[in-house]
Amino acid sequence: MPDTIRINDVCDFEGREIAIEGWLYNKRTSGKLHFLQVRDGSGTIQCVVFKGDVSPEVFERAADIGQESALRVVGTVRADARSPIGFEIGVGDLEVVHRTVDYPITPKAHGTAFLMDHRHLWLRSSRQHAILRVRSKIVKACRAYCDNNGFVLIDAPIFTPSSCEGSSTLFETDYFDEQAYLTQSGQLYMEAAAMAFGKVYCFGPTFRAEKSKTRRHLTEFWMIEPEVAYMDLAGDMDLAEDFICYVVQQVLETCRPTLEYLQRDLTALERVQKPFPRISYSDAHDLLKKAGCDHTWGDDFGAEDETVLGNAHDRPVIVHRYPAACKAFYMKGDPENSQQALCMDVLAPEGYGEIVGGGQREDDLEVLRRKLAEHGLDEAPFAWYLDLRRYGSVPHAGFGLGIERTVAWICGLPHVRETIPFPRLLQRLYP
RNA sequence: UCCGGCGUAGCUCAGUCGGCAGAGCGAGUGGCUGUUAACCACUAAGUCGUAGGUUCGAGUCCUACCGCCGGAGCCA
Repeated sequence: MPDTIRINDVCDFEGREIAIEGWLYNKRTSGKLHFLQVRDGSGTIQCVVFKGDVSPEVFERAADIGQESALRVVGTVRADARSPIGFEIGVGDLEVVHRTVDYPITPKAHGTAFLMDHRHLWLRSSRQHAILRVRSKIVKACRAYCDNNGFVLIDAPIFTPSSCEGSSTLFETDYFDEQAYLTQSGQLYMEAAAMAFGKVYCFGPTFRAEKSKTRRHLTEFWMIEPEVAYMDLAGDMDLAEDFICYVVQQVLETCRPTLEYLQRDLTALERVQKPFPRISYSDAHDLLKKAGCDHTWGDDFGAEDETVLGNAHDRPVIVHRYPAACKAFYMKGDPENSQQALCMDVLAPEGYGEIVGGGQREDDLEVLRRKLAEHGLDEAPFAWYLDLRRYGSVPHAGFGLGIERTVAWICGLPHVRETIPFPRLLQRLYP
């Protein structure tokens, strides 16, 4: 019985008899030949069944199988210049593990709605395969950056008793006799952890019940959120910049052929180098006015505004010191201008918009209590959070990076729905 | 929630001025020893989103509703 190998290792087995276990991606026949395109998750290879090489039963079996039939192929690896990967398999035997009939996703064009309804099968298509492999590498790089720089992974809870963002965007759930919500951010818990470990991060899903129907929004998305004690806004911007450069560099090192398959412009990614331009909110406002945008000082930036700001630079741009009024209660006020918060967003280039939001947190107990009141929030659920300002409060800062927007940007995709295996959208809970 | 677009074969779509329901792909059958989303021939496949209306006659015109897509608003 020959060894079973993975298709991406096939170059090490030239001239040898091997087996592969996979699925039929496509098939062409030509009289006494069947060309089976077989994928096994690691790659795709053409398996050639020649009538003269196999038993009549095997030849008939090969004729009878449909797309996505599960197969065990035994054959000999041979080099062939006509193959895109340089090798093909001359089939000696073929076992049909499962015979598939009428696979819905045929090799021709399909619409988005149909593909999303068949997301569980769409994952097998080469483009989706490529995107999710890049996602996997991006997540690995995010974790590696933190792990290599002294951060401790601290998992934040998913059930939370209170909001840290706007209460209108919370998913409510019944928690025995209490009301609970699905987390919008692990940040408040990371602040507690940063006071215990100094440098921490969490990585997990977050939930926002926003009725947003855009190419940038999911109701369930993944964030990585570092938080560091004794760090100020400047340090936070340095951290975000270093973090993003590392992630992009890792992806360029490990996913270059995959990105090329996705037809990503790699020169745009190669320009992602320190330092990123840093502009204040007020400067960004002036830039928008000069570009002819209708932006009012004090308002947050819209999607179009973010695109204009991003397109004005050839790499991610950091916008800092937004008006305090349009930011969350925990943002520390700028001592030099009480109207501004010590916060920052990183906007990705090429119209991908905000991928990072963060800043320095308010560390004074009385100021924080006042801000809670100003935001109309009840103090009781935040009692534990206020404790952090009673016992060894220090300046601290952090940020959250949205994984899906980062994947969309790095892969050059038009919509975040393809960046996550099973997207949750305003109108989609299945599959 | 608002604005715009689209719902016709399993999929992607065409369907003119209101007059017999169409193509490609996929599926099935047959052919071909080198195909690369193979090709050639033939076959089967339809509640034209739903309900109502106008008309001799509606896929086509009108009204309402449903669903989807895009955008806006919203949104660290």
